[in-house]
Amino acid sequence: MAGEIRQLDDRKLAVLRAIVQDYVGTEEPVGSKALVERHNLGVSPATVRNDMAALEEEGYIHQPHTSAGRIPTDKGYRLFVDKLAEIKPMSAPERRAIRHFLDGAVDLDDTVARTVRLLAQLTRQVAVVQYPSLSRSTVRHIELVALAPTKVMLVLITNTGRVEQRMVDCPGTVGETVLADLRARINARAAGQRLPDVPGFLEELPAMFEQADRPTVTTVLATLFEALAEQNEERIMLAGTANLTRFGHDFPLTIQPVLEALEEQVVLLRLLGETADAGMTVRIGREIAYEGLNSTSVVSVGYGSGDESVAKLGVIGPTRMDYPGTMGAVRAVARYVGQILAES
Amino acid sequence: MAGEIRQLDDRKLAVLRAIVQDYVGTEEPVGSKALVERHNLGVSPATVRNDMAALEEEGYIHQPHTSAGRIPTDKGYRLFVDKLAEIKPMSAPERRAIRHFLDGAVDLDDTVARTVRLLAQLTRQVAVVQYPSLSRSTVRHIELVALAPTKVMLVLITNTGRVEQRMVDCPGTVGETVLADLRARINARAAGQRLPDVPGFLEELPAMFEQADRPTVTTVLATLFEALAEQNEERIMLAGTANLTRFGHDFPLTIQPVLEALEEQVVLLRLLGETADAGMTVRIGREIAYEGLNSTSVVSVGYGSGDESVAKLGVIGPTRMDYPGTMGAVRAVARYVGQILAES
DNA sequence: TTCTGGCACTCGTAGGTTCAGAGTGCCAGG
DNA sequence: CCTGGCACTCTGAACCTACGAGTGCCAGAA
Repeated sequence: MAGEIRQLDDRKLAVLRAIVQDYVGTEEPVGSKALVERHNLGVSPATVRNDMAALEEEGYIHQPHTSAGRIPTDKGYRLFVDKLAEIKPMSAPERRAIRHFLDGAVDLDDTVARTVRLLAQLTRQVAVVQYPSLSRSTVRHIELVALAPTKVMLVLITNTGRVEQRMVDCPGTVGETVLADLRARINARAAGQRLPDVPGFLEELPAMFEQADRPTVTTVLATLFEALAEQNEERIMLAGTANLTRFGHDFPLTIQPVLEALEEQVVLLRLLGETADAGMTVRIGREIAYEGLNSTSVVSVGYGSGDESVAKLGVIGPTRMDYPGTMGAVRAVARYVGQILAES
Repeated sequence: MAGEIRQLDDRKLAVLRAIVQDYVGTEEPVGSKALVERHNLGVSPATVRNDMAALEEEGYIHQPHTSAGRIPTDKGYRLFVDKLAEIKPMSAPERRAIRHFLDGAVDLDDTVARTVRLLAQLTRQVAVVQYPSLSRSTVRHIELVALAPTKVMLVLITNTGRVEQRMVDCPGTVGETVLADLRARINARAAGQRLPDVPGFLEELPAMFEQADRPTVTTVLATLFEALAEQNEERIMLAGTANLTRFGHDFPLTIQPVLEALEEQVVLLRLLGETADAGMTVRIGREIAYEGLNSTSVVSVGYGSGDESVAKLGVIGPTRMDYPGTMGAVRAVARYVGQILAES
């Protein structure tokens, strides 16, 4: 890869950068003459044409037809993102607006809802936000409530404000004292622990109860472990699908597979799941495993209440998107959500 | 209105019906000749043409251009739905499939999710399902959990399986015995009551506690009342947006306002809210108050765990939709969801 | 009175043709 | 190594034409 890039001198890279910028702006293939006019490259169109030929040779740009302008390829965008572009920071007023908008949230649902709408609006693309995941969260409190003689409701509250609840059908009648005892012992051991670690701390619990109560205890614990492990319950919120209409000219074809993909939570979860734990992840066109999204790009990043990322959020747009601006918006929003979560 | 209809004899109505059916099938303006061929009306094209002229005069159909076929107007669809069409019952295998699909649900979220997906798939349109609303539900249980000396978590469980939770910041330290007492008294009075009626049963509660505990009691009750009254918390689930691509030929124009409308929960809630309490509601084109949905039709119906409707569900599609089939699917799905809710 | 066959007419669409302009590749000279 | 010039290519817009589906109307039949 270093070899390939060495073959491209600075001017060629500048040409590629200019092509990407222009194409993102105009959505039309960009020719040598227009390039020289808009960016002061200090060389003639003919020179630029030579550079373009080289860039095409290397697979960074591509011509829809002979004698039309050039369009960046996925590989071209990749190079642009990796080497030629800088994340564009949000302006102070924008940052203030983000902060202000997110501050109004009243609970976790609201926070996520606001985040996803904000992100869609800022980027004018489709925004996706994953709820703070259970596996990265810690236990704030576990509650057991007797609803009927043999029915117990189990409520799990995490440090991110998420609440999961399960019904437990017990094998026999459950005494209130046993329940209180169990509740106290569970919380004493589990509070503050990360969810996946909790079962380890509760192993010896059944042994601490009377023989008669053990079936109940193990049943409750089984349900709890199930809730702790439940990865399927990962939830996602979506906004900005209306922005899909700005996607391309050849309509139903481009947009339909994307809409279908967006309906599949599984796909979205996997998409976000592939985000690197630290730093921003940008996947471009064919780099995306899911076929329906092959003509889109995904910009995603983790966010969390502390330093650690507890969930991911991101944006899905056409490969021809304003990468620096989108990345700036995604990063800024992720930061502020993190702060909000840490405060609450 | 009766007067207008009287002017249309049976054959004219048959012609209108045929036009609607053909247009829904082909999506293309339908002419007199094709009509006579496909439906055996027993008259010649010329006669049909005369009838069509009359129907157009009355505003039931309309010509895109001179010398193209006819297209039903909103008014035409309205007459079709009201007088000319019958709800098409689902076939036995279809009913079995619905039943089977919905039976697999594990909780309320899952039930709603399955319902909306099923509806979208059956009708090949956009489906909308409202969560069982709080105001129509009854209290199953109310739980109070001390999380910290001055922090109490309040959990409200309804008969429809819905769980709402709130944090309460109390003015002073809350004793465990007081909390247990309060919990017991609240449940004794509220269990089984409809949510809006609950405050009435709890009025004299503060007076039953020691002077010192009253601020805590009133604070908790205030939060509870708030949760009970929360109409904003109406939630909605959506599916089948990919079906929008089958809407019309002139693409971004038709689809964009619809996508925008679908993102506005408020719009959707109002849309469903306007559904009649009993029976199916069909709104066609301009009959819909919201501008972005002016070229769509909405078929909606209430569903509930007993005889009573606790929420609404429906389908949004192009005015040119298969009304009998859509209405049949919507009705069937609503019935089965109702049964599922009643069982759980 | 109501339906029918015939006929002239309208008009949108599909297909073909032309033309201008944008863009290219290449080459010879600075 | 860059540049201006030049011949070439090809798309897209504009225009035209012919076709055919569909209509409205009218005179005659039932």
